[in-house]
Amino acid sequence: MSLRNALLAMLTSQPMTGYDVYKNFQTSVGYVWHAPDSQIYPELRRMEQDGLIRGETVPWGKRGTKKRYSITEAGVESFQAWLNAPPEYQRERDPVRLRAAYLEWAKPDASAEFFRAHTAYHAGRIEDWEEMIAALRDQSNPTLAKRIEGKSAEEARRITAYKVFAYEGMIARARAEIAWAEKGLELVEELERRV
Amino acid sequence: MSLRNALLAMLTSQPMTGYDVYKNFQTSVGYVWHAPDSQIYPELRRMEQDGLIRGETVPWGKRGTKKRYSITEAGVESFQAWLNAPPEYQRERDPVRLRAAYLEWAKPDASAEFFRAHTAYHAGRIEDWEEMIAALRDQSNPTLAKRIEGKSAEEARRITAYKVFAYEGMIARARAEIAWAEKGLELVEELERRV
DNA sequence: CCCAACATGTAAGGGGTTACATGATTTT
DNA sequence: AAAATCATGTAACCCCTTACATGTTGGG
Repeated sequence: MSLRNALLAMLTSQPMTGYDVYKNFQTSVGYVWHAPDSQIYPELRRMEQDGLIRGETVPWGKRGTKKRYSITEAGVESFQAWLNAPPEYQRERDPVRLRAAYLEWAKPDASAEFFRAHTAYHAGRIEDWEEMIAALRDQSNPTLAKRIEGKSAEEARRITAYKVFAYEGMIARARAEIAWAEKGLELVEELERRV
Repeated sequence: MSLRNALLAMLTSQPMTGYDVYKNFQTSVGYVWHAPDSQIYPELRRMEQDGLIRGETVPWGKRGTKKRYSITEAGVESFQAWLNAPPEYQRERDPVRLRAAYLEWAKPDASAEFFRAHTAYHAGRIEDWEEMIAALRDQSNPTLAKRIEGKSAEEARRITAYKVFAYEGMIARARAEIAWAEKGLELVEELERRV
């Protein structure tokens, strides 16, 4: 049900078309919850049926139309209910650790490459999130700008702080991954040393 | 395809029935890759069809039979191919960070409780993994014992080291989560303070 | 003899991926 | 006039969850 809540989260900022949601996903929520368009459009329709959002058909150019969705009161309640409920955790399913546990079967070079790739991957993600944090801090992120429009400075600070904090969590996790991968590289070098 | 590789990993230790695999999952690989029996039995059948494992029907008591699976050469190759290939990363999908990013919509008490639950959850997992590491180190883990049977001390050390290292990675991640959740609690207290 | 453990399934449904598909509008 | 962007889908497939279902064996 997190997709649904990610969509509700987007729509608490402002009314949007499915396409807007899809685009905005890539530059905001998408950094914590990815969704492809093939998932977004059908889900929005289901959410409308369930009364969480309301769609209005608005003209687009001369002949075209598009559907703009707004969150309903029921939608806000549902979103808040999710936020207020105790968190649920999925069973562990960690392909990286699964691999690491059986590296005695891998080629030494592949093991080393695996840890290097792991570091590179997470370093890349950290860059993305740091950019995101910068854009939140200076309010150049359009979704956030819309969100805090007309709010008090105090409110704006509070709203921004949680988003920044979420990305800081991603970064902290990524740093832990990199530290682990670096130790992994040392371990491979120690264990697979050809004498 | 990680389920398949988790099953292959189990079967590199020794031949097993589906039930053995299921049981062992809970005390070894299951800590990094969970799978229910309803997934294991059908997957083993598919793997046999694909020639990765071979099943032999063995008697069980007076009338019963059971099927014991052994990994084939093709199975070992497939497992190693997976280990030697560059890692693939899934798109981000992080319900915890998604929630954290929108805590301005939650009740302050629920936000605090959320971070406390997060800490408690990960503290519990750390305990499990630490027990697991202890069992690996003193070789009281039966799957590992079987795995290193007849191997040189050097080989045994290498095999054990990777498994310990994998669990250390889980623990490192969990510690990062706890540190983050503790900061989250402070943030909630700061932002939601009633004056 | 009963119960725990051993043994093995089916079936419906949810969520996600990948690929395929189409058309209108705005920008260059 | 072409290209990029806006707009919205469908369909097959894979993986996983949850619930239901059944029978055997070994130990107390």
